[in-house]
Amino acid sequence: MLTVNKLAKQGEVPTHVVRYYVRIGLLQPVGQQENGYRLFASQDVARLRFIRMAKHLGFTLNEIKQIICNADKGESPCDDVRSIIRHRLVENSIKIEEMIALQRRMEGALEHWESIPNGIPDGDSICRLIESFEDSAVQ
Amino acid sequence: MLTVNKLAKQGEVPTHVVRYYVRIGLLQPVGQQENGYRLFASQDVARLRFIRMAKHLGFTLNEIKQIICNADKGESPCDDVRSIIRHRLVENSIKIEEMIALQRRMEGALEHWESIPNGIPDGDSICRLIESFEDSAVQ
DNA sequence: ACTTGACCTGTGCGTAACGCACAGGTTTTA
DNA sequence: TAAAACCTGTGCGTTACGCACAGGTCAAGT
Repeated sequence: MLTVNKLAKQGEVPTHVVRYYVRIGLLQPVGQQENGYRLFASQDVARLRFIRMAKHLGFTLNEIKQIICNADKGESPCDDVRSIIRHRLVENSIKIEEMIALQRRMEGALEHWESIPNGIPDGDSICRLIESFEDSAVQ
Repeated sequence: MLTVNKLAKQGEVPTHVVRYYVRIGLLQPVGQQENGYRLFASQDVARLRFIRMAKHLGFTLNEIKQIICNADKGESPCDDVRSIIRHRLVENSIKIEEMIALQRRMEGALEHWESIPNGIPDGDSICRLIESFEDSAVQ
């Protein structure tokens, strides 16, 4: 029987993460002390480690919850696991491309801005630096 | 004078984005119709376009709010603008590296999993595919 | 025995930038 | 005049926590 603090230490996560996982039903205490403190089974340490591993591989907490639920019902989650990662791989590469494009825009902006002096805003303009990208950069 | 719908169309954003910007104080209606519908000044179209531009360059809505506030007070936001982007550039490149590392982990996992058959969960194990990364992949 | 201080507890709210559902109001069409 | 299409503001949900709060617990010191 472990308290939140002990479970968190053995699972190598901060305590508020354990509490959050309880809140979303990813961990379930097996009982309570008289003072209301939650108590966990020692196999929840393995569960917590499993969660960390899956997160590290790109699974969301919701997906991890589904995987654990299926496992608890005796169903093999392996096919789902494979297909989730295949999807995530595609999503992720799109996001990476977007972020690289953003990176290029920011670099271009900084370079471009070296030739522009600071301006004082007037009624027409908010910030000339940003507005100077009107034509070139949007969409 | 523009309603939410008209402003959204002219600014080329969905209506719920306009409403959200009102909610966080990034846009302020100049008044209301008798029925409670918000009314905006026509220069809010330019403001909305400015917001889109700044977002496209990597500014958060909070930063944009600060920039606009300073501009309204007549202060030049240019120095802040430059330094925000310099920071964002560093943050972003770190995130990109992390996502590339995740990408590699996912690719490695899929490849590795081709040699592993589906397993049925038992008491000891939740999903052998994920658990097979225990030693190699965490941290 | 008592008090101080450090540590721990659960709960509730905040984050970023929307997306969506709801119940109702308005405008257009038939 | 009625029905259908469209629009309105508000409130809640999203992800994965971080932080603040008011109070409970435990070891050390006196």
